[in-house]
Amino acid sequence: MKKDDTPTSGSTQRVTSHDVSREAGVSQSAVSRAFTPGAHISPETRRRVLDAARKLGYQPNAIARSLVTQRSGIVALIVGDLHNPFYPQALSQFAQALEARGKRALLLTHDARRDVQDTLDAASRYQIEAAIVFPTRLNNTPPNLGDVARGGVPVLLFNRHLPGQRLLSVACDNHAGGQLAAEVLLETGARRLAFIGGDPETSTHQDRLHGFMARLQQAGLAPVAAPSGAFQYDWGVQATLDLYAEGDGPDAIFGANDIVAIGVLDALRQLGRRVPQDVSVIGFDDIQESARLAYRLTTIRQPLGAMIEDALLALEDPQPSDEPRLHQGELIWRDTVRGAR
Amino acid sequence: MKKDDTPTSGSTQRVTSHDVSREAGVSQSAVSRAFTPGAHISPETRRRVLDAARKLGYQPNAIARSLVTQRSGIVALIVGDLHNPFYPQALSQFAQALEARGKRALLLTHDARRDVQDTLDAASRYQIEAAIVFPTRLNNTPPNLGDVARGGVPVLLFNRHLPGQRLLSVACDNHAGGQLAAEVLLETGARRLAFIGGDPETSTHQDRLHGFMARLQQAGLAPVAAPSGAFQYDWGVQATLDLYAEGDGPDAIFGANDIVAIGVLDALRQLGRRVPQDVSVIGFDDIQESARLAYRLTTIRQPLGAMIEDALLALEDPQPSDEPRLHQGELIWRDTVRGAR
DNA sequence: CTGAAAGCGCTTACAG
DNA sequence: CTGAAAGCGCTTACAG
Repeated sequence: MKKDDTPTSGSTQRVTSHDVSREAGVSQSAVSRAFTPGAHISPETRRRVLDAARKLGYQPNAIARSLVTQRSGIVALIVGDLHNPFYPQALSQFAQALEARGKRALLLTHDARRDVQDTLDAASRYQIEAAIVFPTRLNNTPPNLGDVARGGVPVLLFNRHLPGQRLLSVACDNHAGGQLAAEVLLETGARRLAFIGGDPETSTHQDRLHGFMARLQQAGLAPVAAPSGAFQYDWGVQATLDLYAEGDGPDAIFGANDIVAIGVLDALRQLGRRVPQDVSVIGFDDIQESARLAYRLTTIRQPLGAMIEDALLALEDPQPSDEPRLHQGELIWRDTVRGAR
Repeated sequence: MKKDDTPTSGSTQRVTSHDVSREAGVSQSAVSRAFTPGAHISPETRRRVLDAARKLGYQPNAIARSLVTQRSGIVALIVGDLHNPFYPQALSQFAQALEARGKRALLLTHDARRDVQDTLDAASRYQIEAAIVFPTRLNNTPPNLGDVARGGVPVLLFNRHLPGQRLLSVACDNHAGGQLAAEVLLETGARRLAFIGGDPETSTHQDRLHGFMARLQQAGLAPVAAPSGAFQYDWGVQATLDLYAEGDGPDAIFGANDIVAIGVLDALRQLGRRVPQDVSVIGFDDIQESARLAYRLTTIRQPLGAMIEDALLALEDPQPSDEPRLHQGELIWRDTVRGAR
């Protein structure tokens, strides 16, 4: 019965402001004004427009509006792979925070084989107002990233910074966090401390490591080991197994992030080492998994909400700087460090 | 030195096709053609345009293009909260698959207190070509959801269906999955089986439960318990604790999804019940966490990649139907069901 | 193959 | 407060 050339078949004409103006008996300008907050329009006209709009199911065309206002209201969120659950969480919170400001999030993926610049170019075609890049496994941030900022679109690196580039970046104070981890471990009696790193090319890895080492040095100590690999579970497991393959092994381990630390915990369990009696473990991030009864990981929480608010604030009046905007992590005591208060 | 009214200060004029045409000494139409695959343009002209474009850093304005072609290339991805790690994974894979097709993903969040319709309206302003809704904790999908489909924009529910509504939906065959779970448990000797559900309002919960019950009935059995709650870890823990508070408790548990099943596992560990010797546990989804050494959860994997491809295929020629497009889950044997092959 | 021109659906001075 | 008109940056018939 229903043939494909009936008007019902999806080809419904979009309703425009002209249709509404005709219905309401006003000019097209008037319907535009009715949908523009703060525009000069009488309550009566406004009501008539809104009624007509509702009747016709009219929604203003944001694309057309963007073209004339030169403001798309779109912010690009550029993500790598989402294996670290810390990022999806940040992602959805960003999207929400953006919506609260009347903006929209365009989600773009970036795979490590390609240049971020390509992704940014693709995004810039949509006249994005800003780009936020999540650096999951993103090592090869190209040296010309700053060009985009010069092109008028501010770029913000979330949770990573690129030394020597004038870019916006918001991050946790990873150096201080590394020190804090060392502090906690030292204070609870550890003497043979190890750091199990993530991707050594990243600032997160480096800063946490350096902070950790600095604090150890104050105590006249050096880490018994500090292997690096990737911010991944399997790596945490493997590195731990290797660490205890010979000799006593460390009596405390700082995992570069929670995913790694959880790998550490699972490896220790497999090895029959008790946590925290035989070895203390501390992580970084405070992802959901860390609170599971099977882990109860003591960790340093990144203040995600504050970091996101600050990122959006920074984007409003972009002042690229060599220095990232830093936020202090918060120690979350759970059960993997001995002598917890 | 650098004062704020210098031309460098962010106010860089966007470069348009007119600028490029001037630079290349051709018409504006020509530059448009140079960027339109398949357009009639001589290689020579094309090269000159592309050179000029590169020199000026030109990127075609996708917003303007959308306005005239009536195709935005934008697909809305509507997500609830992202607590279940199954969804972020789906999200990033969708974004990638969309990009492979030259489309872009607009990320919108939806909180349970508001009407999905509002979110869809907001999205429709961006002239989206389709909307994919992820039903995390989305119970109150309104009865008028189909209206959007009538408005010309196809809406697809991912991993959930709404009985009685003519909508697109792609889901795992949860009924068959529930049967499979029962089958596995029965075959490995379980006799006192329990189902720990998720949100009882959802089709995922209901279908898995019904499939499970149907298979038990074939064996002349009924579940010893089938409480429902939420697709959350804490609920899995609590429900399990309650289940063993008195009497023998079940010798096998089917968790409505992996997050719940992981809660079950942690609760059993706390209770001192051995898995799988004392009780078998099986989940649904196969999220990353399930493969951790601490869990090694036997589960039914949703064929995410195939489901995503199928969703995108369905959207190309939308044929709303009462029936969801179903995909079979795959049993992943790990260590939480006794007598694993 | 190429260019001039109309038009996509809005916003926003400009007059009234 | 209101309407007519120009214009945002493109694509795409239409002639040549």
